[in-house]
Amino acid sequence: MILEQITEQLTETLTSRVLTLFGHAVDRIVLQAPPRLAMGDLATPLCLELAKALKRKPRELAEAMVSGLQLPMFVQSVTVEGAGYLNFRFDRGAFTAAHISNVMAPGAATGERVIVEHTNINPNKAAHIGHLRNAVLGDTYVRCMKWLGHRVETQNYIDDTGVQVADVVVAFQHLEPKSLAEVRAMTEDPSVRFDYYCWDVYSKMAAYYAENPEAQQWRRDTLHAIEKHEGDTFEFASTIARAIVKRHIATMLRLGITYDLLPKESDIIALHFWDRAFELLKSSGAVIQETEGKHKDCWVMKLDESAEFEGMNEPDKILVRSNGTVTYTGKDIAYQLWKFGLLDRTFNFRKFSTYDDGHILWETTSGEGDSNAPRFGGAQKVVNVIDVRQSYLQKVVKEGVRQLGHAREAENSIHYSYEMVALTPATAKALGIDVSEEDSKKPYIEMSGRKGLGVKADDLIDALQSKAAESVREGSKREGLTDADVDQLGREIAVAALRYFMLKYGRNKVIAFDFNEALTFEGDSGPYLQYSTVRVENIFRKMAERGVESKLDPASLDALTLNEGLTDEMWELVRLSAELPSAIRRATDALELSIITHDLFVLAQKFNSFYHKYPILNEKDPAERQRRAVCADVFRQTMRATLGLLGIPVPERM
RNA sequence: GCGCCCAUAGCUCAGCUGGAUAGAGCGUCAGCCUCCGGAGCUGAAGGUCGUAGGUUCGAAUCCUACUGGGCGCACCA
Repeated sequence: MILEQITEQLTETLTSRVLTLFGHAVDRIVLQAPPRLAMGDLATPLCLELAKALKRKPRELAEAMVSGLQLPMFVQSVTVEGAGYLNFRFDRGAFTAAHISNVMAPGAATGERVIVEHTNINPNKAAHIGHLRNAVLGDTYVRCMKWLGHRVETQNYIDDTGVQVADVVVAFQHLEPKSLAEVRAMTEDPSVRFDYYCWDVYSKMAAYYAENPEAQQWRRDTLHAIEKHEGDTFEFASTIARAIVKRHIATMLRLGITYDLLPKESDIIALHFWDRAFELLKSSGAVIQETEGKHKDCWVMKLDESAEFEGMNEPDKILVRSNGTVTYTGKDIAYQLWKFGLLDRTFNFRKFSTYDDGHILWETTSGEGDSNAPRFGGAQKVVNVIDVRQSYLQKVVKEGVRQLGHAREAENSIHYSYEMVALTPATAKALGIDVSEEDSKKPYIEMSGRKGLGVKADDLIDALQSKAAESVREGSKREGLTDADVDQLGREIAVAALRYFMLKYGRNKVIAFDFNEALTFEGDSGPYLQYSTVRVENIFRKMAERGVESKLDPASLDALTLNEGLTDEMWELVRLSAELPSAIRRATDALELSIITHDLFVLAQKFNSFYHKYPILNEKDPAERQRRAVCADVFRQTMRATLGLLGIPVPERM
């Protein structure tokens, strides 16, 4: 916050000075921390850029800029260094005193309504680690956006009438027949892990289709029956979908991931969202019916003239099949329009469940709604967290919104794309999966629900949890810990390890999943951040226990005292802490949350180094102890707040 | 074939809109617990930033071509 203010003021000052001195207008000024602390706290290569335009030597320009330059508050000095950089140094004490009461202060409310859609797992099988990447990215993004002051609504779309659910229905009706009552009993039996059970059922069904292609008629009939509510097929599908969605919600809750609303595809159909969207698309000419060629009788969106789709063999996208049924993309356009409040109708809502903290999870319904439901939808910005492989579909959705004349909403339709989580051949073999000779040469193997190939989310969390609990038991400081405490710690550490693992890679990197890497609690990991935080909390706890004066009340902070003795190591903790808010802004703008984990890791490293070098509890000089304690406190506050944004809990001890 | 993405230390990755001497983690080697908790700290070794051109005062970063790998290009989602 304070750093952002300084940067803003310096930008203004420098811009106007360049204008008055040289009559030159600059449109942006790069101000960043120089590579080494000795070079100062902020620097700009401004004069190097100016040199060319003004045909003068950079250092000469720099000298002219510097003399008599009015410096903002907290900036103590400016020097010319290197080839002509302007380097600014802060008043460390004053900055620290101002920062400590302002660490990670949340942004003011912006009033902007943002819908974030994430998770979106087909409700026909257990969640796997690829789904975890999606949910962790989405949830962390939501937490950051809320911190920045936006009003965020989290939606988890349920495709309860799609092919994948239909295939499980087909399996229960044909492959290993079970009555609706039997299936329902299974979903209510706590000893059955229904999502795991369906994982196998689904892959068996897929294998059966491969062997018996004629069986695909079952799928078509089932899809039709679901859509038309014929017999008990719709009941079958919704029973299965509902039971599995509950499992997914429970799995994600283990990681602290929650939702506000579950929009269901069946309701989009029942409430005729598509029919309305279709009318709009037809009347605007965005879709037309082909009368010849291979798309004869289909309604398609013509995209061959759009620059976005240039060069594609077959850019046109079919929204309505020749048999009159709607594709997923068609429904998705209708859903997207609703999210922006551009469809002249809405869902009804009812409670799905209530989280322990009282937060209500709502679902859509085409039946009677709850009049107490909040108003969902109608956002200014919509962010869809979806795998990069669906980029084309997301572009079509965006284009559909644009062709209906909603240019601004199209621009604010953001596809938060990320690469898949794949398995290394070694991991796949370790899971007992048959790996073909060809596949074992690849760097990684794509997971496939169809083939039943993947690591289930709950299995990974279980493995992390038991490994973490084991480490706690082996730890030296576990006296007085009950079994319940150990379990609790194991859970918290597992969450940290997993969420950090999913966030630390850039979103365009394929994660080739490796158990050893995911299970690491050392070095660049979530537990390292937790451990560092537990350490700093311990210091303050012990100070309180032993009655050591820590003098942290703002009134007693003396900027000069601080300034005199703040070493580079101490100052670096403060400055890195002050840089985090802008890092979070950059991270959300670029949809690159790894920036946050990286910066936080660097900060924790600095702290651990500081920790070993500067004891606090045993420091006899009160002024020196206070300086150290202030820096430790800055770190403590930063970690508490930022780990919260990452969804990583801070344990009592480890 | 067309489009998107990836290529940086032995391995896994950072490197923010082009800026100062390219950095971490893991692994390897050498050290550090009578001292706030060793899931930690200190140090060492380890690099032609895939290749070749180009733009620029300045390129891992931007442009072009190429090489290797991945993913898309359904009347599936």
